[in-house]
Order: sequence, then structure tokens, then C-alpha cells
Amino acid sequence: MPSRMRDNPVPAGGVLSAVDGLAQLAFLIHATLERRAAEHDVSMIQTRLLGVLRDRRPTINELAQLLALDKSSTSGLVDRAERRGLVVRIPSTTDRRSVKVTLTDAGRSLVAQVSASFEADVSTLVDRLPRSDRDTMTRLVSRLVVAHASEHGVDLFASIEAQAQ
Amino acid sequence: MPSRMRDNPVPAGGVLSAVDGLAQLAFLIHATLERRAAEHDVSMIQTRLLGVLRDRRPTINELAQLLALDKSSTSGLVDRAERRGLVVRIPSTTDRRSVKVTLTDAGRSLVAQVSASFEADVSTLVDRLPRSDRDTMTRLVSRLVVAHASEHGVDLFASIEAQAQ
DNA sequence: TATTGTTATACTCTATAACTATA
DNA sequence: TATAGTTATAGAGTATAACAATA
Repeated sequence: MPSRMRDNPVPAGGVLSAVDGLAQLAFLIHATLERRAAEHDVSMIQTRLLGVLRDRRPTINELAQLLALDKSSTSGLVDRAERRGLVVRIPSTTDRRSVKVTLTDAGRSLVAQVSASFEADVSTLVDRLPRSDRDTMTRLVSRLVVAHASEHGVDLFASIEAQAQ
Repeated sequence: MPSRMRDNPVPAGGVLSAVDGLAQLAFLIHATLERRAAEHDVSMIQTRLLGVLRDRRPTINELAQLLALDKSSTSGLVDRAERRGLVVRIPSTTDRRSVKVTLTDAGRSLVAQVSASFEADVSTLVDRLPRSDRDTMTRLVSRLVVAHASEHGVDLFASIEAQAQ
């Protein structure tokens, strides 16, 4: 936890350390998405569920892997989303034990709205910087994320991707 | 939500947009803290509670404002932390309705450990970039966060700070 | 009367363990 | 037997409303 979390997040005109600045940014962006989701009465995990389903029709087990939840937690999560009309369970044609979880039109519409307002928020945030600084930051942040992912999550995600559908 | 959340977080050797890159970075950092906290069997909200208490002894009401929770939620949060020996309620000497929530030695030790490992994680992450790039990114991220805060949270936090203790 | 904090209630979210149906 | 999914149970976390004690 960054030391900035101890008191005011912002020293008057000061400069934050790498850790403090990045941590503040992370919490700011996370809170932004949470607030936009809450405007539509969805939690972060429900939002992640809908986001994952935008281009997949996974089984409960696949969904559990994608969301890093137990299959029972996933089943309950899908229950609540289904009760709200955001997703549906479609029986698998090849395995009668299994279901494919699918976004409804309402679910797709909701996630599109949350995404759009969230992306607008982040754009507004970065537009505070002059174009050239923004481009520089984007390039550096991108390098960081890409480098980290190529050392970690990529294979995991790729294999789940391959399994899914 | 960034479009990258739809599938693989990392395009092979590609460059992310400003929104996607920042969002990915934010979720990565958030997940890092969550994982470090989980190693000590504490949730994010419990970690935030302990973090806030590092340099404050707020009342339940003040804590509720700091954490953006209802006072009843805060009361329960403190109950569970107190049951684990991480915090204590100390009766106010000036108002017999009120209590001051205070970190125990165990709570202070726990939050120090989580902070240290989290900060090490973030350092490791940014150390992937060469020094000069890292400094540039830090400066830009810092400007972003400071600019945003000076337009939003600062007054709020400052006033809560002033009330607290 | 107003404020501080707790309690009652209800819901989401999570995991573990036991279960049903199918493979 | 093994796997896919659900259900039972327990607990954290959250909000609303009602409450007791104190101001």
C-alpha cells in the first residue's frame, strides 16, 4: 500500500513516487468503473461477468476459470444475472450436463453503456495532459503492461480462450 | 471498460490505446494489492480500514466518511477487525456516545507487511522500464493524479482530515 | 430534539462440501 | 468412476430502517 493512502492523496503541487502515483491512479480508475457500474445497479463482478461474455459463450466451468471463482460462486453469480435478464443459460447440444452462458440483448446493452461511460471518464482523465505527454505516457504504460503480460498471464488466457466457445 | 477486457489482455507485440493501457495497468495493480492482502487473510476493505488507521484515530462516523460506507457497515467492519485483534474501540473521553477506532500492534504489523510487499511488487513492475523512461512515466502519471485530485477529492479529504483525530 | 453508534433485516458475493445427472 | 452443474451452509460485506444512549 502506498504511503499516500495514509493521508491526503495529493500533496500541494508535489510529485508522487512511482509507487504512490501508480497506486493512486489504479484506485482512481478502479473507483471510476465501480461508480459507472453502480449507476446501472451492477457490481464490479457482475460487470466483469458481462464483459467476459461480450465475445464468449462459456460453460460455467470456463466462466469460473475466467473469473477466478469457484464453480459454485459462478453458478450463483449467473443465477442473479439471469434473474435480472442480463444473461441466459443455454443447454449444450453436445453434453447434456453442460450449459453455455450467453449475454441477452439487455445484458449487451448494459455492458456497452457502462463501457462507454467508463472509457469517456478515462479519456477525460488523460486529456488533462498535452498531446505529446499523453502519447509518451501511453507508450510507456503500454510497454509496461505488455511486458508484464508476456511474462505472466498470456499463456493462461490464451489456453482458456482456446478451450472456450 | 477497456476493449482489451473482452479478450486477451495483450496483443502480440502491439501497442495499447491510452484507455486500454491505463485500465489494464490499474486492474493489474489493484489485483496485486488484493493478492498480497489475501496472503494475510484480509480483504481489500479490511486493508483499506487498516491503512486509514495508520495515522488516524477516527470515530465510527469519521471512518464511514473516509471509507465511503454507511455507519452501520462501518460498525460491522470494525466488529470483524476487532474480533481478529487488529483494531480496538476506545471510548471517547469527551462524548460518551462516541468511540475512537485504533490500530493494535497486530494491526499495525499486518498493514506494514502488506504495504511492504505491495510496494515491492509495484517497484518490480516499473523496474522493467529503463530508468529514464520510468522517471518520465512517473512524472506524467503523477501530474495526472495530482491534477485530477486538485479538481476533485482534495477539499473533501482535507476537510475530513481536519475533522478527524 | 439531534447525534452517535448498534442492531435487525435483507441482499450480494464467496468458498467448501455434498449432491444429481450425465459421460 | 469422473465430470458439469446445483444446492446447502456459513461467513464477509453492504445498505436501510429502527433503536438506545447521550448531547
